[in-house]
Amino acid sequence: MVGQKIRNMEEFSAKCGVSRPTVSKYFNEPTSVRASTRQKIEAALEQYDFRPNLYAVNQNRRITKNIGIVVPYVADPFFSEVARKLERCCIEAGFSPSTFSSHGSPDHEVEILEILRSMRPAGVLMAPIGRVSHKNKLEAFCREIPTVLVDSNLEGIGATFIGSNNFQSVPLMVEYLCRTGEPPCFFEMPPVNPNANKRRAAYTQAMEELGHTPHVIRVDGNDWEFEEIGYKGGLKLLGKDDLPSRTILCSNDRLAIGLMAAAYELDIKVGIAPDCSLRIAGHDDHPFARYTCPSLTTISQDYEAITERSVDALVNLIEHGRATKQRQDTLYEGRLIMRSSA
Amino acid sequence: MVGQKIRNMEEFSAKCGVSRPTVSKYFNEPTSVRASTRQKIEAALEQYDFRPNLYAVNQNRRITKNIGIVVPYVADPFFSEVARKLERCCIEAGFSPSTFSSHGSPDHEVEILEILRSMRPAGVLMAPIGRVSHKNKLEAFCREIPTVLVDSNLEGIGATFIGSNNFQSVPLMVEYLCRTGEPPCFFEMPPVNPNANKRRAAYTQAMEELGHTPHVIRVDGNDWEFEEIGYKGGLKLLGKDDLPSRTILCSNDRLAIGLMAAAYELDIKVGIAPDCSLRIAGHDDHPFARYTCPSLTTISQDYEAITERSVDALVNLIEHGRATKQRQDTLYEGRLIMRSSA
DNA sequence: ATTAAAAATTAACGCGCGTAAAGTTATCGG
DNA sequence: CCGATAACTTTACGCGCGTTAATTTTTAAT
Repeated sequence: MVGQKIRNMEEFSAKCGVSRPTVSKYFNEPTSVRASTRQKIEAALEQYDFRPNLYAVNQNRRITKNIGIVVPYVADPFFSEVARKLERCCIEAGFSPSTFSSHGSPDHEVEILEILRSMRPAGVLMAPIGRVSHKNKLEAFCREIPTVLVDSNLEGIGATFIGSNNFQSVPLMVEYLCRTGEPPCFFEMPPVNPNANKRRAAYTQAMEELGHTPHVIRVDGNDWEFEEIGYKGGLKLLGKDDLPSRTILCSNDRLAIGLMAAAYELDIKVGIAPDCSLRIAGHDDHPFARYTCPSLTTISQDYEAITERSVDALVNLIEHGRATKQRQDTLYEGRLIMRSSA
Repeated sequence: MVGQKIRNMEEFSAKCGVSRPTVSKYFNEPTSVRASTRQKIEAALEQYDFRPNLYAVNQNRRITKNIGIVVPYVADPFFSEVARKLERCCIEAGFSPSTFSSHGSPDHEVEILEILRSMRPAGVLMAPIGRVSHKNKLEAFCREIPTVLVDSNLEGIGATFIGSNNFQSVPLMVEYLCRTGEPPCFFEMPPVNPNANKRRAAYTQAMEELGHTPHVIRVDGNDWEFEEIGYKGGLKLLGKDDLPSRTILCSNDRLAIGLMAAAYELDIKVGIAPDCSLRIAGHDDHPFARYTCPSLTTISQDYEAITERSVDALVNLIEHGRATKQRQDTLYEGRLIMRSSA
């Protein structure tokens, strides 16, 4: 970091004592040049902190080294964790991730796709908003750019899908709840994505298989303020006191967090302790689930595996062209996390 | 979206019946062309969804329309909200934001600066990690690129700073707590940024001015898992039962959330109701603070104002060069949010 | 030392667009 | 209707780097 400013690769290559095309080769793949010249270049890099102009580099490459990451709502810690892990995997694979949040708005989601298109990314990792996404636009985008769907599946869109197996995780929880107490009712909000639908279906199916009558309770609400939906719905629901069951399985943790706040306010003690009158369980193992009062029994998604597999799949797609098989989705199993709420 | 693919602005301008330089002008500033030609171009835009090549555009512009946004930890909903608001303001001001999270790592923070440098942004909005940030590198960066610091101040770095006035907000809370019950002790973790230090100092000062003896309790922990730090520290602290006060003011909400989980586990009832034996207050009005059990009394930062002012300041800096005055910082006042925990 | 292969150099073109200069057409007030 | 001006067209160059082809140098193997 001593020498004067370097304006471009031409100047830098002069300082190296190496020709510009060779320096260019180096930046594309450091191992593609002879060890002795690599040393020359890296020695110069120590002195002059030169970086190739991002825009000039990407203009001529037919395909960039960029990967777009889109999550539906980054203020949801679940997705910010997913985004973080995806970023890390992309960097390890030698790509440059750019992360975007749709902020729960389908219009914004489409705008992001427009921005992504102009970035000419090698591929995209996309956790779509879901039900209200503009599916035709997503589909058009996926036809143009290799895209792997994460977390939330949309039929026929994207090269493949990596997510959780709700038909394994939900029955796991249902069985646990039935084994340890009153069979649960299911607490949900209008489904924002296919996972929500699958969870309800999985609940109903699991209950019937165990010989119980399923009870689905749906509350209103239409944006990504899940806690508020759970809270307001919970106040109404618990106030009336005509619950079909004193065990409530929530469609997701954030809803459960809101519901627990409502129960607390109504002086209903939640948990598995003898003096409790209500059990509440969630799904997702939200980062804050262990700090609710009481701590939340839930299902942990293996998103370490999900994110790694997603990036793997995308890199494969990028480097080896279209997937050989047709849309081989991957579903990971959830783990039951037993805490004190159910 | 009917016609065939457009490869570049040349082809597109032909479809418009307008020359390429004029189309170029249009994309830089739509109002800079005559209404009749703007209509021609926009009519063509309806048919052929053309967007200028991002990389070619930015290669020749001495200054891009990009604004970099850096937050220390996007998994913290406080910062994801800040990032979201900053993004929106940038778009409204006609810039293209790119958001990055340092994920709590100073090394990663510096890497982001490297990436930003290669993006040649017009300016950067930076919420630094704080105490452990590599300050010399941040300073070098800020000398090169117009940068506004947000939320967390670092002396002498950046063109200006926009944040909250801890010396107003903390006394507000201290006075409230003293007025309504036992004077608070202060619960903190090793300070990650200057705000933490200022809050402690403000607490001490406010207590002394009210004629009370300040008590600062510090617990261990060194990353961004604040809830866990609060929880573990809380278990130890509340277990011993030698608290200097039954009112605890926490350095931030996330710490308070952890502490409340610990209290719950130890069967200590928190709140202002008659049967409660502990009051807990926080700072920041974390998005989940209203869903804790009990709901958390805290200080709400005016981050609507903070984010708007930050973008304003940066745009000013970009368009009118270096700030005329020297580093005129802006501090916004916090509001007391009274809920049921204290 | 000889030679074939590997790597580097030189020279040159093109990517898509910003931008400037010079010339042409459209617009508008009088 | 005319002149002044604003807006547009045409032409051309350059940004910084990827990339290719032809040539020269270096390396490693015989």
